[in-house]
Amino acid sequence: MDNNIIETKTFYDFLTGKAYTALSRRLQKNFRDAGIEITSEQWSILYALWEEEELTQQELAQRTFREKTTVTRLIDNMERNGLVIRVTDKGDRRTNLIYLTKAGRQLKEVCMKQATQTLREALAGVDAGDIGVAKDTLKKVYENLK
Amino acid sequence: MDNNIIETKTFYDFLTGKAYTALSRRLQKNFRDAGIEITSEQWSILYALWEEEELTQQELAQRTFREKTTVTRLIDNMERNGLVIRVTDKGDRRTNLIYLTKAGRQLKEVCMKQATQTLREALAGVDAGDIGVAKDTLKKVYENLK
DNA sequence: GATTGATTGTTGTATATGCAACTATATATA
DNA sequence: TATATATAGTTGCATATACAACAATCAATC
Repeated sequence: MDNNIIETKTFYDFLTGKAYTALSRRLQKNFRDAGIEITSEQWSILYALWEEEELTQQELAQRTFREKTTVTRLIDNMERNGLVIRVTDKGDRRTNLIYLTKAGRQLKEVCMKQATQTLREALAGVDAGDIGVAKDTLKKVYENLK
Repeated sequence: MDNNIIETKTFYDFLTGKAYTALSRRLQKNFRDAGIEITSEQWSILYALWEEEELTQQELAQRTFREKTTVTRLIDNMERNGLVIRVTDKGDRRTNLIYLTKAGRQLKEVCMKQATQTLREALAGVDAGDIGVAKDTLKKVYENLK
C-alpha cells in the first residue's frame, strides 16, 4: 500500500472524527429544525428497528456497532421518551425484544426525509461516481475493523 | 444529484457512525495495546498541538471541530494527566494558551505510529486510487457542513 | 437433576459531547 | 471616560460511550 496516500493529513483528520462529527451534528440540527426530538444516536437504533422490528438489544448492538451497555442506556432513554418498549421474550427470559411504539413507527417518514436531506447537504457538489467509491471504501473500512 | 446513489444503505450506515465508531475504537485499542493511556478524542487535541503549539482553546475547538465546552473538559483531563498545561495569555487575559508538556511532546512519535497503523488496518485491500477519492470526498463533506 | 459454562442484560464509574447560561476580559463607540 | 457589545472560557445539566463487574437465565453434559 502506498504510504504517501495513507499518510496524508486528510485521513488523519478522518481519524480525529471531523467529517463524522460534522455529519452527525448536522443530522441532529436537521431533526431539531423539523421538530423531531431525538439524538443522532437514537436515530441509528430507530433506523435498525424500521428495517426489522422485534430485535434483541444484542442484535441492536451488532447492527449499530455499539456496546451492549450503550444500547441498554439508549433504550432506557428511548423507552422513557415513548419511542420503543421492552418486552421480555417468553422463550428466552434473558432477552428483551424491542418494539417500536406507534410514535416511534410514525417517526420513520419524517426522519428518513431529514436523513436524506442531510446526506444531500453533505455530498453537495460531489461527483456521483466519487460518491460511489467513497461509499464502498467506507464499507470496506467497516468490514476490515468490525 | 442521483438519488439512487445517496439513498443507498451504506451511506445511511455512515450516517449512523458505524465506520467512524469502528475506526475510533480500533485507534484506542491500538493506543492501549502500545501502552499509551489516552483516548481517541485526546489524540485529536494532541495531533493539533503537535502541528502547532501555543494554541488557544478556541483555536483547538476550530481545528478539531469540537465545541469549546468539550475542549474545556478535554484540556481539564489532559492537564490532570500531565499531557498539556494552560498558561494565561499576558496580552489577552481571557485566553489560555495550551502548551504540551514534555510527556505530551514525547507521545508524538509512538502515537503517530499507531495512527498510521490503524489507517493501514482500516484501508487494507483498498485500491490506492479509491483511497484518494474517499479522502477527497470526506474532505468535501467536512467543507460542506462545517 | 445438578453442575458448569455461556449468553443477555444491568449497574458503577469515568470520559466525551452539546446546549444554555454565566463570568471575566477586551473592544468599539457614544 | 462610560456604556454597550463581542469574545474566551467555565459550569450546570442531560445524553452517549466504554470497560469491568455483576445477576439472571439458558444450554451442555455428567
